[in-house]
Amino acid sequence: MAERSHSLLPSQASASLRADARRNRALVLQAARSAFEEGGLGVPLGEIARRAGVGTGTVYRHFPSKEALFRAAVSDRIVLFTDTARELAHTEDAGTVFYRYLSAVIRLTVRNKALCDALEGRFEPSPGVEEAFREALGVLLRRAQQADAVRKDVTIDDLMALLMGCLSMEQRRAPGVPQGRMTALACDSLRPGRRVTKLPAIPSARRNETQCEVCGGPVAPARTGRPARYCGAACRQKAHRERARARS
Amino acid sequence: MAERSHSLLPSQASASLRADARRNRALVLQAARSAFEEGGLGVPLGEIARRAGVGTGTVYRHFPSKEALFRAAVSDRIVLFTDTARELAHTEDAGTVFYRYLSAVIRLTVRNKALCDALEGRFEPSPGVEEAFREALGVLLRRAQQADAVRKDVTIDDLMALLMGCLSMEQRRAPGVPQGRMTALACDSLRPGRRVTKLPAIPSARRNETQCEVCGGPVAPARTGRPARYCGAACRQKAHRERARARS
DNA sequence: ATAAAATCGGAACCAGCAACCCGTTTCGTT
DNA sequence: AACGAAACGGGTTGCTGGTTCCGATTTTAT
Repeated sequence: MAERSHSLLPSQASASLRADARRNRALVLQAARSAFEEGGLGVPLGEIARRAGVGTGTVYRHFPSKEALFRAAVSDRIVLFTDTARELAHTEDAGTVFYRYLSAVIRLTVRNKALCDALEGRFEPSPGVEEAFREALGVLLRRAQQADAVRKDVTIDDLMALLMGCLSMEQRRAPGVPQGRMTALACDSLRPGRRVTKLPAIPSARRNETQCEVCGGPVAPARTGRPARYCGAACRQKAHRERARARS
Repeated sequence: MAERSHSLLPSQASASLRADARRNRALVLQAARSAFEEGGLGVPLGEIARRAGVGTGTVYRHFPSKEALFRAAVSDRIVLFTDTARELAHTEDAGTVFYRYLSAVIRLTVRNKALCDALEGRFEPSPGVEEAFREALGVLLRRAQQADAVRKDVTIDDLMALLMGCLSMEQRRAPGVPQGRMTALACDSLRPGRRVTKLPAIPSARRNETQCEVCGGPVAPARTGRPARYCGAACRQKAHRERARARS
């Protein structure tokens, strides 16, 4: 059987591809992006091929499955979100940055059914892409909490759930209601201040457990007097690198 | 062609049905309820027939389509919600009642995929059923606002969207997070108090427009000195009836 | 008991769609 | 220009799931 590369890295792939193949690959990816944006994971593959002006066989030459195509079409957006969050982690005014970032992510995602399907977990995204986003968002959250702009009892899990809730709300808001109204409403629940309801606590194993400052995951109980701050060596090193970068 | 009744009214249907037909109808409906509850609108019809111990043809004898079956299986739950809301509209302590009702609806709906599909509008419910629910919920909302338990700038549209957002959030909450945590978080955004963000206003045609006290719909500008309170004669009469019922 | 009518069951039908295959076309090289 | 390899396209296959059809069966009325 002929060797198929199926590489997701465009630069690498385009180097060794025949001219027409390179062109068609770009056409397919472009068509997939716009089609998935409008119709989500549900658009038939034939529709994408039609839009790209190629046969379905050509699509399968470049991407081993519909899911792989979807991943390729959508993951760069999430990576962009992640990169933006990482940059914003070194700015002043953590509170403002946090809320602005959250609103922007929601605004950009709502009108993109593909992103909705991805963030709402309706398919398995490229390994690591979603985790990286979650991690970067967690950093923004923790900084905003330290700046007293977000209530302290909210976890990154809560925030991810709230994000999906906002997507759901904005998607189904009544006609005439402005974009962002539901997000603003939900964001109010994140702000610190007089609380009437106490958040139902996270029970048992997860109670009293500190969260890793980088990834938000569970931190093993400290063996020394000083409490541990990271879930492992990888996150500790990452935090050190980020601090070094912030200083420069 | 033989006359098929396809009636959705059980009492009426059961009167004229043959004994085995009546029994099978109940079996199908029961199986549909539990199957849809677990798998939402997505469960295949054959699965329901299998659970009921009948053939697919029998299902189609009683319900003209899968959607009709879904409606029949799910609408009584929504009607129950509506009835409960109507009863609660005559109790003291509108604030507490409002939040408790909201939480209960969400709690009961989250574990019922069929209800989720219905409330999130993934299919066309029986005409009027959803409107009635919305209407009844609107009454509770307005009473809670008058009792200063809910911020005044929230509309029934906002609330319906928030409800769906809560469903989405509770469904996708991280493992270990207790049921209701996300709802509590979202409810905090409804409470009055110091606000940092101003809700994006609903523009143009709908601004400055009062809401009907019964259905929450738009009220025509008052022609007399006294402002109009209802969107039409139907809602005015309904309000009168409800007041009379409350007095008795 | 018997026959007509209603009902039952599930095989058959149909549509949509992902994935595959192979005869044909195009490209890059010699 | 000619040749071989790579790429193309769309017809084909397999599967899932909603809907229909009809011979077999059960119920009810006489």
